[in-house]
Amino acid sequence: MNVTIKEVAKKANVSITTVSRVFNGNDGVSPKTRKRVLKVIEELGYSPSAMASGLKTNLSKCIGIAVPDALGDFYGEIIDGIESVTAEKGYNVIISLNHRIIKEELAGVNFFKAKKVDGAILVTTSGDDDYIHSLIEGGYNIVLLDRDPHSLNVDTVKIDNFGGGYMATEYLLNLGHSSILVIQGIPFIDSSKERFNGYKRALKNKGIKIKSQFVLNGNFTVDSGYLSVKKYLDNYGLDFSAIFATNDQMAIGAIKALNDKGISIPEQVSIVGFDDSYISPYIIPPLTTIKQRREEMGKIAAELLLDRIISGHKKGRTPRQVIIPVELIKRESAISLSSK
Amino acid sequence: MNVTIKEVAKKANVSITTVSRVFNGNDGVSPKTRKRVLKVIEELGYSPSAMASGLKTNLSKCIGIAVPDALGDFYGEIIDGIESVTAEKGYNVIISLNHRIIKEELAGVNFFKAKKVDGAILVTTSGDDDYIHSLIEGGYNIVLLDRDPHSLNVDTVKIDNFGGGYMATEYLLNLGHSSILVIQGIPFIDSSKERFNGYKRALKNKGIKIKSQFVLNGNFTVDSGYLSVKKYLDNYGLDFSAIFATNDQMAIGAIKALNDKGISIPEQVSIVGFDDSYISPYIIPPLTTIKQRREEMGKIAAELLLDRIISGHKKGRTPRQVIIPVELIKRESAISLSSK
DNA sequence: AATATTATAGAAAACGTTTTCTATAATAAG
DNA sequence: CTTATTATAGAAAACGTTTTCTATAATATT
Repeated sequence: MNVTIKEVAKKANVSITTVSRVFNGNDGVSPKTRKRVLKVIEELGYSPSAMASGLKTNLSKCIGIAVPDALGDFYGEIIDGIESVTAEKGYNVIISLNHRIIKEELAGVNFFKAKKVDGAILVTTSGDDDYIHSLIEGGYNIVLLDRDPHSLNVDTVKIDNFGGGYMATEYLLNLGHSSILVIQGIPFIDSSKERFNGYKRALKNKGIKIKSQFVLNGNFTVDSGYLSVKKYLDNYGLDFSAIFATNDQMAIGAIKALNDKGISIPEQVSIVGFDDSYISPYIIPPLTTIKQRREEMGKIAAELLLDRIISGHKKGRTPRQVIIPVELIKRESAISLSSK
Repeated sequence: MNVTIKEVAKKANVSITTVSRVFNGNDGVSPKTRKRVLKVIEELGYSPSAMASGLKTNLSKCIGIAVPDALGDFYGEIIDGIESVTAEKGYNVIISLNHRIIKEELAGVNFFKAKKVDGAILVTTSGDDDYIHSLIEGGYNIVLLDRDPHSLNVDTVKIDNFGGGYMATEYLLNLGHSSILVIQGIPFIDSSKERFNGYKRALKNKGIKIKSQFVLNGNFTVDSGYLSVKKYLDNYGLDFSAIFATNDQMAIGAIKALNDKGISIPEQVSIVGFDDSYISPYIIPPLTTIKQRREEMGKIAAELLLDRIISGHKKGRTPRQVIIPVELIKRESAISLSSK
């Protein structure tokens, strides 16, 4: 069904070698022949079988991306970023859900050993260090996204979670707030931990002691933000004037919980989120938050990975770690305490 | 670097034929030998090169999915659904952004002609009929998602957009509303058109004439919902009591616009959306909306596609069209007109 | 006991490329 | 004018599988 290199060769009256050379832009063929072959390629709509060439070159021209089970808008943007750079270099991206590639050995096999991908971008939690370590040892090209490399000898791109947490908290502090609730995400995810650390540091720098009851446990879902604040309110009442939610979704949940109790935002409670999700300008009140550039993250990760793939993975090359800066987006959900 | 079938054969003292037979569960090998080979496969961690076997079988064990440029949470769920069924059958999914596969011929070539995918799920607008037609003619396995097949001879899975639009409007009507604004999505996208048609039909069935100024033009973004309602309010003031937004994002934008003018929801204006996005229970007030099961959509699409691939695409087989029912989720953003 | 059948296994071809190695023709150098 | 060099091109091997075809051993049938 598909046209092969042989048919092109035949029609152009050359050997398949020549066709291959023409298609790949290699030299050893005269301008005249090249032109003729090019014409036939065009006419027949030839394009080489990725499998056949991959078999020879040992390159699939695909990279993998493994993302956590629940795809949110969060990952969509990352994938967007990745795809934009890979497409340019003729690479495709195969997507796999984390639990398949990490948890079940089977899929990891499918991914790497079957040579379906030349490398992969992993968005995993820090619990998967052993698996990743073995992948690196195996010579597979890996870049980690949105998590700490720990002691792993691997390229990483992440955003400045600590800085963002610090920035958010400092902003509330400068607004005059000192009783600031924090809603943590999933505690064993690095980004969550680091945002929380930013919070702690900011308080510490102002000489404010961290009240342990002020740290609520969420899991990055809207619902967890809602539930944790509701519970806090039930237990302690309104003994705080601000909330730092470690993502926007939980911030939205928190707003709902406050609203349910008739507490007005930002008049009675200021709130700042993290992520700058597409919805945050439109919630009521518009959410002050830390903006992270997810598409950029994807782009950079893809660039690091392709660089490693194309340059031939010199194992042991010193790992690169890029941290993407974040930005405070001031909207209306946080105001000065004195203006209450 | 990777272990090949040869090494397995050598270590197990059999021919590569036998190894192949064992791995693929074909007969022609005694239980004893099978066991021994299996053991070696395990020890060496062998898994066949997808490229080599694909070259022979002419199957890549990958399917493609082409989605519109901006990935939202919407597509994440679809991909989730697709992946859950493909993974089970040993297929991977390659993702491509629409403009690459459709608009630039180059990427389409990469996708299909290079034999990187055995079939694809296309989430496209209805403007791409010609391209899709040529793909079908070329014998490629295709299923269309979330759009009308028109005259195309192709499998399709979509949700009941018309029914949903009807349901939403009827609900508002039964609540006593008769002046109902509608916010359209991108007009040349089938799902938008159909939801709007549902609206029209519901009004017509009640004998209510459609006021042309009541139909606002959005483009499915939050911002377009916000802007169109804001503009309407500026021009005509509050001469309606309800809004049907053809997706949740525009509903959220609409709520913001109303809120900005001090109009309270649902007391002064009832509103119903479409999608049941994860955020809708948490916006204020919680959004009444039409729920569509996107993951289900992805699952079914994948099943249709794999069925076609595995059964060997008998070209010309009658196309199947599955329509997934929707459901009205009653929350707090729409109330009876009399309870005003 | 001879023959037909079946179970088990391997040899070799094939899939569509890339690449190395060789051969010829054209040009440059002496 | 011969010889060295370079440009151009093809033949053939190789990549790692699957599959067809053939061969032998084991068992069943007469």
